Amino acid sequence: MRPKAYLSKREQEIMDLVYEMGQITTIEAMERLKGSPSNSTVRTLLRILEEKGNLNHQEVDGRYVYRPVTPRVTAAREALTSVVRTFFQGSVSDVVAALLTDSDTNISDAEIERLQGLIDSVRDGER
Amino acid sequence: MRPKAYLSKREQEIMDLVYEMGQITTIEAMERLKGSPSNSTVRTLLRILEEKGNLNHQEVDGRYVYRPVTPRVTAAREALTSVVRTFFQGSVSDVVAALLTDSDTNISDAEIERLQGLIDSVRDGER
DNA sequence: AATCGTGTGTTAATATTTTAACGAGAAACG
DNA sequence: CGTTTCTCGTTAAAATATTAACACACGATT
Repeated sequence: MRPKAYLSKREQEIMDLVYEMGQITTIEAMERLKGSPSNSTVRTLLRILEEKGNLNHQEVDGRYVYRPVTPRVTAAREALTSVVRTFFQGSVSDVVAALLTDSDTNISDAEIERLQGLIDSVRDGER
Repeated sequence: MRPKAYLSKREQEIMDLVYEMGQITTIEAMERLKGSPSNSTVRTLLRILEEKGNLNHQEVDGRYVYRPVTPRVTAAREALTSVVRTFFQGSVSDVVAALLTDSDTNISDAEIERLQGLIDSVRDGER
């Protein structure tokens, strides 16, 4: 079964956690979800997400460890594309501008060099 | 009342449309929402979003035109920050790499120059 | 002025989501 | 060994989201 695209709020919240952490256990999810839901509640949600095809689990030391079915890279591309379309009318440079302008983001020298390299390779590739 | 952060699926769907289009009428929303909901249904949703503080409306030619309460720029920054954290572990250069690598994205010469300018100004600004 | 078309407000049924109580099995502990 | 303590599976109540029927207002039309 392929993963469902539209998820409920709680489901979305959990998937975000899973992608952020790479994998998740019931207890980890429980601790991070808002409103401190019960252990039982969280397990139900994880199982539902597995039924919907978004997660699968593996038993490790008697506990279930859940992982996303859709690889992070794929999900990342989809999420990013969606944000670019919805909020930036598809303009890549607007997005980069927002990223670099945001006062919260701290960019190291190494990162700047990497960005420069990326731009150079696009330049080279295009002509 | 300040806008709610976590919205239901339908509400999220509508907010995305609103940000994509800048503003929206009942009929426009109706036409674009999946599953062709009734006019009545869409109006109810818009009203709920207004009650929750996410939208407000203005009457134009006898029709309600809904606009987001949170300005697009603000919502954009929030959405972007969220994606960067969730899927890219906060790495700005990873995000830019994803943007530039994606085969779908077509980047003009002007865009490249703009990106170059952005990088230069970060360089200058930081030392 | 009666009627029609197009908009809204109100209200309520239905569907889905969210929550968690309860029970069962396995390992850890005394 | 019984008991405590984890885990998970099952089930169902409660809350919320989703949908749309119905009624009313207003301007245009005949």
